[in-house]
Formats: sequence, C-alpha cells, structure tokens
Amino acid sequence: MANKFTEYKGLNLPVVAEEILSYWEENNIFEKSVTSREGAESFVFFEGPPSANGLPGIHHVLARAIKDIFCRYKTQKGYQVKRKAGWDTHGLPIELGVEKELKITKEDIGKKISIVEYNEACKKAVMRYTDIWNNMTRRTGYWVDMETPYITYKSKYMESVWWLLKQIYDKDLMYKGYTIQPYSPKAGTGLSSHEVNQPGAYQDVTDTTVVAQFKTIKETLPEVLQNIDGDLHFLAWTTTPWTLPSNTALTVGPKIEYVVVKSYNQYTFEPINVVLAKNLVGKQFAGKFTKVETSEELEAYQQGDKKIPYLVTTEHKGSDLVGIKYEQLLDYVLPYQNPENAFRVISGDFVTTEDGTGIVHTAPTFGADDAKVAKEATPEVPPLLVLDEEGNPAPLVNLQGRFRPEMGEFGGKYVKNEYYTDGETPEKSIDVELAIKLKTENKAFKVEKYVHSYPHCWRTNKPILYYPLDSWFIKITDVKDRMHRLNQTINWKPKSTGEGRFGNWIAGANDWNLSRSRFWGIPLPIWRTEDGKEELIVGSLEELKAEIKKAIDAGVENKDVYADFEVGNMSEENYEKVDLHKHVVDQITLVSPSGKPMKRESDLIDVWFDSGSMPYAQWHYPFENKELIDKNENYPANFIAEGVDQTRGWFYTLHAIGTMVFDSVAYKNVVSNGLVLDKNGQKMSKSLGNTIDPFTTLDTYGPDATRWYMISNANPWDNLKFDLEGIAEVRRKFFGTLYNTYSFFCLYANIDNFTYSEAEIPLTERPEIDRWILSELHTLIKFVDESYADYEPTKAARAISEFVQENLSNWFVRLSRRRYWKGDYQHDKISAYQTLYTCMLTVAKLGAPIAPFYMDRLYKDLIQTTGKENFESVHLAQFPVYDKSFVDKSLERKMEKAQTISSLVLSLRAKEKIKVRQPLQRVMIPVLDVETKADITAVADLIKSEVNVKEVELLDDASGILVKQIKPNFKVLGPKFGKDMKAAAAAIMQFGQEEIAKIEKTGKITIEINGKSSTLGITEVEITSQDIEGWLVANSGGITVALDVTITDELRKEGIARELVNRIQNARKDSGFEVTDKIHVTLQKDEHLVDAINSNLDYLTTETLTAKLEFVDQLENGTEITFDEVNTVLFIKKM
RNA sequence: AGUGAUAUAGCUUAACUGGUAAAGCGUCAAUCUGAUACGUUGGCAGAUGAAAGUUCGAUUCUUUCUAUCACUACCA
Repeated sequence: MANKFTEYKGLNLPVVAEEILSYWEENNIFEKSVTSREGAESFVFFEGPPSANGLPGIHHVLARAIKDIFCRYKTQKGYQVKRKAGWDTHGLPIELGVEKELKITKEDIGKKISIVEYNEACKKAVMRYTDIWNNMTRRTGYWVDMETPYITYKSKYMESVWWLLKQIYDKDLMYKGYTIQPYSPKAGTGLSSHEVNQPGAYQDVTDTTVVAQFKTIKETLPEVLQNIDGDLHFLAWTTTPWTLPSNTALTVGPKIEYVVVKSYNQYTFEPINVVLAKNLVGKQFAGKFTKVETSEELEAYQQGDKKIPYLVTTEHKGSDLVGIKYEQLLDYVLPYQNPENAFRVISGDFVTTEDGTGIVHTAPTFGADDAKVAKEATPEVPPLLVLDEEGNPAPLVNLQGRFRPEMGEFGGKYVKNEYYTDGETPEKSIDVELAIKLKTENKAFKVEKYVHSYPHCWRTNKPILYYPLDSWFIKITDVKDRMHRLNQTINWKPKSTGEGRFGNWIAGANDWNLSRSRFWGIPLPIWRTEDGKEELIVGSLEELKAEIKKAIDAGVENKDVYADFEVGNMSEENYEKVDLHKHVVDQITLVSPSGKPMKRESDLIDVWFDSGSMPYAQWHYPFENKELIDKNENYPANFIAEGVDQTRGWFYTLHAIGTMVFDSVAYKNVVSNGLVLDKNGQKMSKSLGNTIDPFTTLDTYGPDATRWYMISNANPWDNLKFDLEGIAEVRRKFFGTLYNTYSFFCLYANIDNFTYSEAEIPLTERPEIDRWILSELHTLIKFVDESYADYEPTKAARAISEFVQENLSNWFVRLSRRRYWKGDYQHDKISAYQTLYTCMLTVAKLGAPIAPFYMDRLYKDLIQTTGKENFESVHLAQFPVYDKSFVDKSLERKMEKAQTISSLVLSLRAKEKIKVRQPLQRVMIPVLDVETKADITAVADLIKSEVNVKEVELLDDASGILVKQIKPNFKVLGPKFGKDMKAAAAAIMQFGQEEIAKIEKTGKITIEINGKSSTLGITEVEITSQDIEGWLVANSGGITVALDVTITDELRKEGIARELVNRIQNARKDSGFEVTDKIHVTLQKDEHLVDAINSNLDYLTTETLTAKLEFVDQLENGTEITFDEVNTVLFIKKM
C-alpha cells in the first residue's frame, strides 16, 4: 500500500482514459465485473447489432454510452450483466456496397461473377471495418464482450433463425402471396423502400393523364339511378393510363357525396351522364364547361358551341354506389380467376376529394392501395392476371416493362417511353396512344398533361413501376392484438415513443413481407414442388440432412452437400464445415411426400428478421444453451437501447418474434435515443460537412468528458445538439473542479500523513459543515440511485455535477480550507479529511457509470493509501448505500441561508467597492421568527469567515426600524377566494406598516373583498422585511441583510495586514516554497504599513509562517507592492 | 399524407403534483483564493412559437394553427 496519495501536475483526460483502459485490459477488469457477480441475479441486456459496413459516427458514441451506463450501474448494484457484442452482416447496404466496389449490377451476379465469389466478397466487406468499430467501442469505454460476438452469417446463427421461422410457419402464420413493390424494369429488380427513398429518387415528370368514363351496367344500378336517360358513366382519373387495361374495380369513399351530372363529351360531343364527387364538379367542369340550371338550357347545346353546358342533378352517398357493375374499359382480356367479381364499385377509406374525381381507378396489379382495397372487398376483386406461356399467373406488363401479347396492338410495347433505348423511342407513348383510343371510343372525359413527382430507379435513372412480385409473408395481422397488449407491459423511455409511435404502428401493422430477392442473406428454408401444392420448411441442419437423405433415396438428389457435418456435434469446427447461404442451399433438391422433387424458394429472409432473432440466435438456441431462454436466465431483456430510428426496425422485429414464438415480450425496458445533430440543430451529413469524427473528439477531450457532456446536456431521447465547446466546458467545470478538489485534498493529506487510519469520527462529533455536506451527499446518493434505476441518466449526471461544483467545491472545501492548513492534526482536522474523503469516494462511485475512466482513476487513487476498500476497480465496487440517518434537512436549509446571506453581503461590498479583504464590523439581519433566528445563529461563524465581518447581529421586531412587505400566499389563498383572488391580492399588497404590524401581533386581520369580509391568518400571507432605515441593505429569498460599512482605523489596519498576508502568500507561491517552509520577511518602511503590522503582528506571522520580520529603510532586490495608500517593497527567503 | 417529438434570453438547458420564469455560455467591468480549476458581484437580454379554452392563477392541462425534426407510407 502506498503511503502517499498520488499527486498530479495537471488533468489530462485523454491520457487518464488511455492508462485506465490498459489497466482494465491487463487486469481483465471487464471479465471480472461479470465473473465476480457469478450466482447473483442477472440483469439481461441485448446488444443491437450494428452493421459494420460503414464507419462509426459520433452518434454511436452516444448510443454506446447509454447502453454502458446502465450495465455498469446494475453491476455496481450487484447484478450479473452479461453482454455479447454482435454484428449485423447481411443486407442490402452491404450488397450495394460490394456491387459498387466490383463495378457490377445485380444482373451480373451469377453471370460475370459466381454467387459463391459474390458472397465471399460480401463476407469480406462486412468485416472490413470491424477493427475500427471495435477500437471505437474500446475507446468510448463501452464494455461488451467483443471476443465472442454473435455474427449473423455464421451457420449457428442462421440455424437458429431457421428454427424460429419454422415455429412461426407451424403456427400457421406464414403464407405466400404477391405484393406490389417498386420495381425497376431496366435494372430488372425490385427496389426496397430504402432505395426508393434515396435522395434524388423522386423527380418531377410530365405525364399524360386521363379522366376515363366507365360505362355502368344498367341492371346493377340502384333504383334511384335506374330511370336516367341514356348511359351512366363513372369518372376516374389516372396519371398512369397504361394501368387502365388492368382496371378491375372503381373505389369510392363511403362518406363522400357524389352527384350525377348531365353534359356532353368534349371529344365526341355525345350527351353523357357522369358520376363524380360533388366537391370536384367545379374542378372537372372547368374551362370549356359552363354551369346551367335547367334541362332546357342543357338541351339547347349544339355541337360546335364554344361552351359546353352541364347540369348537376341528383346526389348520392358513396356507400350507395357500392356494388354497381360497369363494362370493362379496355376489354383485351379478363382476369383468369373469378372474372365475375371484377368491374364493380367498391369502397375504400383512403379516397379523398383533393384531386381527381373522388372515384379511384383501381388496378390491383399495379398499386399497393389498389391491391389492398381489392383484397378487402367482399367478394374479393380479382387482379388482372392472365396465365402466361408456362401457365403461371402474370400481369399485363412483363418484367421488362412491355405489354404482354394479350394487349393486341400494344403487345410488346414498353409502357413508358423512357424504357426504349435511344433512337428507338416511338413518337407517341403508350399513355398517349391509349388516350387517343379512349377519346375516339367515347371513353375519355378529359386528357391533360400533368406534372407530378415520380420515383426513379437510382441506378438507371428510369421511372420505376409498381409491380406485383411474389413474396413470403408473416401474418402480423393475426398477432397484432397480442403484440399490442404485450407492448403495454414494456417500459418505454420516452413513454410517448412506446404508446404513440410504436403502439400506433402495431395497431395498424400490415403483414410482414419477408422475401428479398438478393444473394447475401439467410435463405428462406422452404422447399416447394413446382406446382406449389406441396412444401416443406426446414428448422435445423439435422432436419435438412434427413430430408436430403430421403431425397437421395428417392433418387431426386444425388449427393449430400453437408456430408461432413455431424449432427449433434456443436463444436465450432463442425459448424465451420457447413455454409447455409444461397449458393449452397440452392443446390439442394428435396422430395415431397408424394415423391415429387422440391426446389428451394429462391428468396432470402429480410435482414430485420436476422436481428430480431438475436436474443435466441446469439446463443444458438434451442440447439445449445436451451436453459438461458427456457428458464428465463437470459430472456427477456431487462434493458435495450438503440436509436429512435429502430422503433420500426429492431424494436419491432424483436417484439414481433418474441410475441409469435414465445408469447412474451423480448425486452422490459427500452430507451430509444434521439439523434445527434450539429450545434445548429442541423442533421449531420457528409454532404454538409458538419460531421464530427468520434476519434478526434475522443483524442482531444477524452471519453469521460464526451460521455458526460452527451448525457448531461440532453435527455437521451431528445435530439442532442452536439457542440464541441460544450465538452470543453464540461471538462473545465466538472472534471476540472473534481480534479482540483482531489489535488487540494492530497496536498494536505500528504503533509499530515492522513491515511484514514484513525477511527471513524461519529457523525455527532463532526462540525456543522461536515454534517451538512454528508447530508447533501446522502440526499445525492438517493437521487442518483433512483434516477439510474428509472433510466434517467441525465438527471443523475446533472445532480452529481451540481453537488461537486456547488456543494463540495464552492462551499464545503472553500469554507473548510483553513481546517486543512491550520492547526494540529486533531479531531476537527481528521473529521475534515474523513468527510472530504468520503464525499470524493462516493462521487467516484456515483459517477462511474457515466465517466468510467476518470472515476476509476479517482477511486483507485483514493483507496491506494487507505485500504478502505480493496476492489481492483470502481466498477467492481458496490453502489453507495443511502443512509437516512445522515440526512438533516434543517441543516441543509440552514446552509442555504448562509449561502444567501453571504451572497447578499458580497453584493453589498461590491456595490460599495469594499474589498472582501477589508474586514467590516458587523452585518445585521432582521429575523421575524424564532426558527430563522436559530438557523442563522447556527451558521453565523461560517458567514463571518466567508464575508469577512466580525459580528452577525440579528434584529428582531422590537427594533422597530424594519420596513416590511407583505405578499399573499397564492397557493393557500387561491382556493379560498376563488374569483375574488385578484381583488384580495391587490388589497393585501396595499397593506401599510400598521396592518402588517397588526397581523403579526394578533395573527390575523379582517379585510373586505367585494363587499364580503374575511379573516386572513398569518399563514396565508408572507411577510418579509425589505428595508432598514438608514442602512445599506439587500434582500433575496425572504432574507434581508444590512451591512455596516464604517471602516474604523482599527479595521483599516487589519485590512492592510490581510492584504499584506495575501502578497506574502503569493510571493511564497511564486518562489516555489513548500507550504510548510518558515520564512524571513523583509519589508521597506512605510508609515501606514508599520502601524498596521504592529497591530496585527501575531495574525500576520502565523498566517504566513513568518519566523522573522524586519523593516529596512531601503530594499533593492524585492517585489514592489502597492495597494490603497501603501507603497512598499517585499523580500522573502527561506529560513 | 399519417404518426410521434420539439418550440423558453443571441446560444444550450431548468422550473416537483398548475402558484407568479431560473442557470450556464457569451460580453463588459469589478473581485475572492497557498486550489494553475471553479467561483463571487454588477451591467447587457426573454412577458415561455401563435391563437383560443379550462382556472382565482397556465411554461405546465385541453383544442386549433404555424415552424422544425424524425419515422413510415404514398401520390389515384
């Protein structure tokens, strides 16, 4: 054990962090923080896997700090906190990165490059940045097991994912269907919404739009519409006329008002009866049309007239129109299934009357809303699918973006002119040609050009199509009620994210589209016969091998690609032998019960399913570590934390899988942290150049200041406006103060050889100020403990800062300084050391979760000489325990009064320009009650030394010189007076000294408010004294002080002596003398000085350790000193 | 478009269950200290995004609007 406390030359947080980091690593402190809690209750934490295909940003430091704080806190509280790092290794961003790097497109995969090579490239790319990530994690001080992380591309992980998927399948929660997805015909690939949302994807284009006339079938009209003269048409608008041949329904809003309008077609001039939303009549019948009120005016129309008349007739609710059937607009081909259910009016809530006609052309093959509403209708409206050459259902547009042969004269043509290669583009686009055709057939009400924004493929820059693609789905709609209910048991930080954003999202959740037509990911473990009638899902390697064997026996497969794999052998080597990625599993053909060959469904599983599987797959559940989940040892999580952007990502998939497979929440507490913005509140982005490099920040300021700043500046869930200046401030104020407090402590503790070897001084024997700071300390312990427990790190950080800066440094140490450097090593001094020591040791533990490095240094420095504790690190120690017996609220209140009074006196001094060094005779404080009087008496000594006055005099009422003020106590009087409160307040404010005196004397007064008289008690008002006649006063917080500013000759001399002491002390410091050195002082004679010194000789010599003092007439080699009217020269030397 | 969050001094943040707006940064000046830090005192500055409602009283509760941000979707 060292016998001195380590002293430092200065505070360098980055160096402290480096040293502590090596210490941790050399001594396996992290491992010990887990193993030392073996057998204790576990606190379960899940690490959300970052995708390592990009470089870490400053926001990752925040996210990591938040996770780390609670894990360290819970460790201190005695829990065992296992935390496994993880890597999300699959997914589109990685694939796109690799494609870019290899300069290939998706189509080239399997052609220019084999899938094996491609997947190999992805595997390499994904781990490329892991070193940088690991380094950032270490330097940030985030403790997580990076030695044995879970990696989503490992066979064990993938096997668990398969198992989970099979559970879901077995619960009948999976189906195959088609969905409308953004699709790029030129690139030949579906696009994820991620890709569609790339900047620049949406571009303004001018399209030909058509308002088409759909002719109703008379027999299906409701009675009220039966007797209309001539045909009745529905009007529906579209910006994509090429989808009109695929129309199978019209959708109306059930609550929207529709009208029948009589008019003439502007192209064929035939009389028409059309239906559209009432609100949109004006819009559709603009320009050439003119409104008329009678049938006569309408019938007067002649072809060639400038204006076409229109007459609004009957009104109908949308719901009344539902069920009406109409003739197919362009009758090239019928849906191959249930054509009898097509071409009718259905209802949909999404219909608005903002534009168009209030009737929506519905083509379920080319619109997501369309498909949804068609499916929900009873009976279901069939999409316009035909059977292709191979007998499979296909939409009217093929994968190249051309019309199918069924489209007659349009067959083979691209539906968008942009898809033609240069030079081959026809003059008229399909949209235009269709418009012309409709015009001539009296099927077009209006054709217009229209500018709107439309998504484009980011790779080919051609417009995308919404296209039906086959996909596997999970029936979230079947479990969303259960998910919703389970969500209500989760503690969200902030609450609104859980109830609002997440809750609403679940309530309106759609089925989860699992399929991804990519290469690098976990393959769907589903094998199907060609006709799709038989299928098999595989939930483990064991099952797969068994199925392969069956297939070999049946003769549909000739080899077992996993022949080397040994079922039941869980060793890494065994699992290294297999690869479950697409390029391998696609080779496998299985056999169906009826003996037919089955091929694997070619898609991959959405990567979000990978990460949502991590609670189980990280342990290779259920093949290994079964008890961790089944016995709830490591499931569900007590705590997870990620960015708010994961609400519908990881938070969602964890919750969905937990609900479906285990009927359990996957996590109990979740902190969703906000974004890190730049100091102006702008989003950080590479293009704006306002990103902040985490490594530079950590180098400059160190992780502790960075973490402390991030946590204390904003609540984790609020966006953080990140300003480097803020870190600098935290370093200066908080860490600087704490460091200096420690420096101060060890400077004197080392002189006095304090090693906490004396017995603990009982609380009752410690002076007031010690009991006060210990009371504050325990109040702090309680608050910080509760804040951490409640996932409120910001409150904890702010409270600790406040304590260290205000209470400990600026008040306790400041007022206690003399106790350390003066006097013998006795009772009071030992108490001072013990108290300060306890405070710092406690602060080290309280702050350790947030500032793990510096607090560990502080802790180790503090315990090295005392042996009070012998943990190797603060992170292995126990969290401080709150002890109520230390808390003395009245003491805290007294001290607060002392602070207020001191501050008032200092302000008066400043006003009068009297330096604090100049002693003054007395300060007077009017006190109106006994309690306050006792309070101030108790702290009078502190006040005297702090503001350098000799007496504190308390004036009670009898002095009769106080000018008082009265204020109503709103909180008490509000309910009593109600509406009359304003008048009452005014009346009370107007009380003169007499009334105030009366209420003080008798304890009550009667006043009249609005004709009613009522009695006021003394507790219903607040009386303060504002002024003392003839004195210099100041007041604040109900306390008034008066300062006697007369400087007598004696006081003046004392002031001079004090000033001189200050100069001598400075000289000692400048000369580098030890605090304990005795000195010889020589001064040049000065008339004011000599007198003053002689009157205060004792004070001066003891204060400065002056053993010998002499005056000389002339002093050459000293320091010139000038203050007030004194001019002298000072010279000191060591004795 | 939907959902959610946010809006307080030039900037960053406070204000317990509604009780009469607080700090810091900045800046100018003064000042304490045998603690290279931090402070202290004074000046400069906001009637809390807008409007309405509930209330004796609203930064706090309700409604509407505006702006910013995020997520998700989509544009017939």
